Amino acid sequence: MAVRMRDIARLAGVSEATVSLALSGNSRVSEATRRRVIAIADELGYRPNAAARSLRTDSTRALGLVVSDVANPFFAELAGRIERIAAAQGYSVVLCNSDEDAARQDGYLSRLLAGSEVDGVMLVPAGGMTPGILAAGAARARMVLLDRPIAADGVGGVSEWLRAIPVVRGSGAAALGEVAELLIGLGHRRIGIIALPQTTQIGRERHDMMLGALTGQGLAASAVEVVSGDFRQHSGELAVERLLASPNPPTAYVAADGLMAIGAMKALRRAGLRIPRDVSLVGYDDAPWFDLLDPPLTTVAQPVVELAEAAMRSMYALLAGETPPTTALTCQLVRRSSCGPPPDAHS
Amino acid sequence: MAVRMRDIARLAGVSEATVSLALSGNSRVSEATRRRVIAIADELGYRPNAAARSLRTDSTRALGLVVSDVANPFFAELAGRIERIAAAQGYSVVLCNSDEDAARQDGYLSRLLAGSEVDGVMLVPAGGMTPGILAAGAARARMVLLDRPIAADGVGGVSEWLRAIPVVRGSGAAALGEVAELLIGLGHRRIGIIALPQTTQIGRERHDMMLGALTGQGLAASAVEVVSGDFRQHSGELAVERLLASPNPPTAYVAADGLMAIGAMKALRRAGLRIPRDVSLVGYDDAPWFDLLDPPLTTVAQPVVELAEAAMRSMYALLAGETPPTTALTCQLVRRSSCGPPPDAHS
DNA sequence: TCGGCCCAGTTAATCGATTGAATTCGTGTC
DNA sequence: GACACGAATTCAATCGATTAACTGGGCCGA
Repeated sequence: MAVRMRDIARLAGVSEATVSLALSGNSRVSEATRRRVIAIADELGYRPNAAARSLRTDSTRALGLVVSDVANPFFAELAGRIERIAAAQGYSVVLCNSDEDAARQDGYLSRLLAGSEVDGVMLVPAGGMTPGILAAGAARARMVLLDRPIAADGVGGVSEWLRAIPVVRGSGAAALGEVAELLIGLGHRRIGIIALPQTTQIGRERHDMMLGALTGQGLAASAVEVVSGDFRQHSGELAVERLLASPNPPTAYVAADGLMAIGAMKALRRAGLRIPRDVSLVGYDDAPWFDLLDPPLTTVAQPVVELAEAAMRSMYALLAGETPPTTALTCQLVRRSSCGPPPDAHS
Repeated sequence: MAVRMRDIARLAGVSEATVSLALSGNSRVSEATRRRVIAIADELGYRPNAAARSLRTDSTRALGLVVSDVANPFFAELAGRIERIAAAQGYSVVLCNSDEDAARQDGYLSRLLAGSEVDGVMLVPAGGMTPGILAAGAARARMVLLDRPIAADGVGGVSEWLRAIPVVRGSGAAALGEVAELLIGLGHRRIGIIALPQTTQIGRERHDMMLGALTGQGLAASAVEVVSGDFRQHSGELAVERLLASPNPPTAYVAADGLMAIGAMKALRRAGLRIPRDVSLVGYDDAPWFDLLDPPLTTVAQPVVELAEAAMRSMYALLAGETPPTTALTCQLVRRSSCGPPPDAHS
């Protein structure tokens, strides 16, 4: 079917070994032979058989990317950036959607790593520690965690390598501080948080950060209401409905994720509330069209390009046998017009 | 490193061949042996080595997906859907971003197919016929075209297999007819089209459809101004700027692509025009957040889920040696509020 | 009792590229 | 003239799973 090394060897009048050596630039072949071999190879349009090469060299030049959902604009952009960087180095990217489901995630990990489909995996962990991650770690798989760290609690002897897994993520502390300052400065005293699942490390962390920022500005913790969603748009809608149902609903809402922010916006609008006149809203993540929303959404933007670069840098380091550090890149608060003073301030 | 068949064989006290047979459910092994082998296999967490299996069976259980950009919401959703369907059948998806660049696309095709990295490719062609597609066809690669057909002009003897390549796409004719009816019904008499590159078959086609729909409603062809973009948001902005610069700018705009519609919206707003009061805008493709835009965007929505399903159905048929037909799924006009009467109708 | 047959399993070749060890050949040296 | 040496190339084993062809043994019928 396809062109094999044997065909080139035959045409060039040399052995397969020589062809291989020539193509790989090994100095054991003469310059003349190399040139002849290469000429024939690309005249025939030779492409090495990926499976054979992988089998022999135990390296696939492919990387796995497990995200919770590529349709989430944040992960879509991240995936695109990562693919481009990987392609530039000759790596393929195998895309996987875990749908925030730990079992599916583990299935992918096992398929990709245990079956040696890829040389390494970049994982957006769905939830905390799972058997699959544990197994991958035990097998000393090359893995970098994206966007979310995972807690090491309860897992005994593994913590050493767990700590060695590089994490690449945005750090929202500063931006979240600005959010608190902004909202409290505008006069909001009851704030609703549409949080991530509190079963995840990132969920608890972002929640604590937010709460810390608000109380740090002098707000009582009791003035903050929290409802957790699950990263999906619909859960953002539900969360807002729950918050609105409280006897004294918040006047400002902060979503911990881009899609949930969209959902929150939908629910608020459906409830007849106008943003920012009646309520204020702050989102997370950013997209080119966020400023075309009604109203343009104030949001905590993650540095996606840098995140992708850092992730690939870590991956390369891992492949080179190094132990890359964890990376946290600071997020920026993008001020648009979805925040204003609370309605009581009008009256 | 990983568990190999040999390890299972040793523990089970049988040959590797028996293990392979047992695991594949071949009837040449006794029920008792099969059970023992399977038990040991999953106790050890055995995963077949993908490279070895591919090499031997000449099938990778992986599919290539070449899109122009996953960050485009339409392709992101398509990619996600496709991945999910593929995963359910045990197929991996290798993601590639061509960036609408024919050379990059051909590079991917060659890598994926000639190197037998994948069993088949689903391609959103960037432009028309290219050497890479030609080569893939000559090598009788399994390929399905997504979203866009390619013209067969100028390519001699290849047209037979070219015609046999299944294309899975949305058909916007009916919806575009409704768009024409809507805009002309509202009173618009000067319409701007933000078209796709006219070098692509899909670009010319969508353009002709749009123009045909408008003239079919009695509009003079001279009343329609066309500026081509390149699928990207920025080109949508430029196109609108160009159209606005004309002595008598259109009162309604139709974008042939989702991202360009976003760009158009930005440019219109930047020009101080309000939608739909001053100008009307119709987009292409849809996303969950299109109705949160300011104003909610009227658009021609492609049936993404069905597109993904049809694409995978075609791929499976191809893998089974069949010759699936081309599929065209009808798009729906989603009426929201970005269209209104032209401003002259006010005065 | 012997040949044929089937069942359960094994042997060994194979897929295509890589690479350490072996080989060939020409040249230089004593 | 024998030998060592290095450069260029070839040999052959290897990666792990699959499968056609073969083997051994139990059973049946003649």
